[in-house]
Amino acid sequence: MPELIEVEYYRRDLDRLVGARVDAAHLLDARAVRPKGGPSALFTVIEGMELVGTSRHGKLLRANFADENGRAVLGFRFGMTGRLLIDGVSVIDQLEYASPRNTPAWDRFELLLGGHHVVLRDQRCLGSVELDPLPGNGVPEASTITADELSTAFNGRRKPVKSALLDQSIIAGLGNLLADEVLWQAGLGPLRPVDTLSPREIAALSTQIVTTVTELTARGGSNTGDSFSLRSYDALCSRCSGSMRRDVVGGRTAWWCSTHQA
DNA sequence: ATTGTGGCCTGCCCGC
DNA sequence: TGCGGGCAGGCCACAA
Repeated sequence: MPELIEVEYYRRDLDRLVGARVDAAHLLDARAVRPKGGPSALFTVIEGMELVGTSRHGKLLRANFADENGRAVLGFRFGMTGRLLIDGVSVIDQLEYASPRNTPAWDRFELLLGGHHVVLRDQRCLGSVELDPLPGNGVPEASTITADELSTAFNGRRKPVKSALLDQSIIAGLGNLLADEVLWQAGLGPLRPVDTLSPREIAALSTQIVTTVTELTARGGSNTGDSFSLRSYDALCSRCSGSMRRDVVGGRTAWWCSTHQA
């Protein structure tokens, strides 16, 4: 479940290679290119270019390349089972919901970069690489979102708050585990329509998003939240002893406390 | 316009 | 022992 936290770990790892030049870029699995069906030869344009920096917006990792003749951006999306390997090593050893097996057969894209080997390894091929992805300007980033930004993002919408938090066109970076953790911490039920949230609740929610992302980044991943162990009918809420409830919201499994989340 | 649904992809685990 | 069904969720195409 790479959510923005895991993607940020990948970005920091790749950032070590800033200054290196691309010897070759190979699409190893045609399904991994985005937009779907795009030509695999596209990636040869970065060959010879230098990695001049990295950045991240939500779950999108951007590798910025340049040479005398121009610039190009290589975008990585990791889906839920995607890893970034550098010289065979991933900064995340065990990915929640991914198979513990780990085989080169799942390598979808590779970059030979200044003598290093950078690979997108993705069991289920839900991730992708994209040349010059859209910047995504205007979508607030979860790790830094303010009350005003969240309020604007929710404006004119009525969908359940969990569904809104998962919607990458509304707020960038949260996945299923982070969204459940944020709502559990904030005491908000996932089914609450966003147009029923008071300004005060929205402000508290924005603060909670930043706090949760910051804290779990320090702890080590999206699966280190206080509510993670409560994703079961056997569990009782560790805050109020309420019973845990499971619903499908926004097409995803929501685990939440039937007592303190309202 | 927004919101909801189903499908894609693969491997694991359960019950029969 | 094998097999089918359910599940995991990020993202997209499509329907309402």
